[in-house]
Amino acid sequence: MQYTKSTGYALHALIHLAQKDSGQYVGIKELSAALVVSESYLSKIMSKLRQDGIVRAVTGASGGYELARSADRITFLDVIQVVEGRQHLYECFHGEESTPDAIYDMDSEECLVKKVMIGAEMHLHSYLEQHTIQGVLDAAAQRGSRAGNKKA
Amino acid sequence: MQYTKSTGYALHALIHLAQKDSGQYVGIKELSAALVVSESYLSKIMSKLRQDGIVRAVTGASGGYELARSADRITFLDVIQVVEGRQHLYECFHGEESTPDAIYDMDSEECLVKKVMIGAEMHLHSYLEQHTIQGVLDAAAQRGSRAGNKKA
DNA sequence: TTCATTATGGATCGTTAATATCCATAATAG
DNA sequence: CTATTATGGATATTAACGATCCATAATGAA
Repeated sequence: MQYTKSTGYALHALIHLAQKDSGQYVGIKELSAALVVSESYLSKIMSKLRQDGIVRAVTGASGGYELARSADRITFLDVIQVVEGRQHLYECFHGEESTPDAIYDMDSEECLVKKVMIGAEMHLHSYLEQHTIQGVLDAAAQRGSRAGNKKA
Repeated sequence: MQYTKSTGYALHALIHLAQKDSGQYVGIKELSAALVVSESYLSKIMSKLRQDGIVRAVTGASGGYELARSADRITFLDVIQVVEGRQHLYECFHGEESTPDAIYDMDSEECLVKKVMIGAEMHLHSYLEQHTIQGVLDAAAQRGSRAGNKKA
């Protein structure tokens, strides 16, 4: 039970983009160099982020990526759900979905173990929803301003 | 990012055991029949639970498993950590710890992303710690006594 | 237009984790 | 002694993850 590397790459790529001005496109070359990951692999992840409307992409010379909305409106949950998929923490009958969205209906005659797990999921999501890309930048700025111990 | 089937089996097996009296051993045959899973597979999971002191096992004729402590002191977190392992939700440097390159260390974002994830993990664990096997039994009893609105 | 640049999507491949089974062994009640 | 029952090792199968390559389309610039 661990988030994949892809989620880490996605978060860091977005943090990188968030440090640029709007309209300033960043190519996959710069991103992959910054994150120390291959262009081909990272481009798959960026493509997912684009399909989900988290970044915009422009092909062709001097093209690249930029955030599709401000960094304070991109939450950890947004990113995680795009990259990891929107599976539930626990499924009673692994492999098949019974109801589309009635999964959060606590009154249905569902497995009691699942009820506990749905609660866990909601707690987790609630936390991840409250943390944004901008939040990380703010924390970094705070850290940077503290007693000039910049370089490690 | 989903708990494995094994976790589901473990939780249901413990719920089954919790419904028996102390000193009443339950064999793998009964358990696997109740959960609709093979004996050989479930026995691996039970063995883990035993190694971690969650159940006791007695070999030989009329042997089997029983809870090693009361059901209200076996939390979801206990079970999950035994079956899933105690990995973190997120690792900065998945697997390896090298990459002294870390050029993108400009703001030490790596640790900041992890900091958010550690917070998420703590929230999740806090919730899972507060839910026990006994809690599920209690919920089941309540549901059973609500004679009437069984089906929505 | 032509060319270099850049993202996209399909196909593929190796590695690892999860799922699952079988068997030999050890322990124990009767 | 024998039937029963858990244990641990070995192994096979499947699915997910991590990663790469290539053909294609879109775009800015010469």
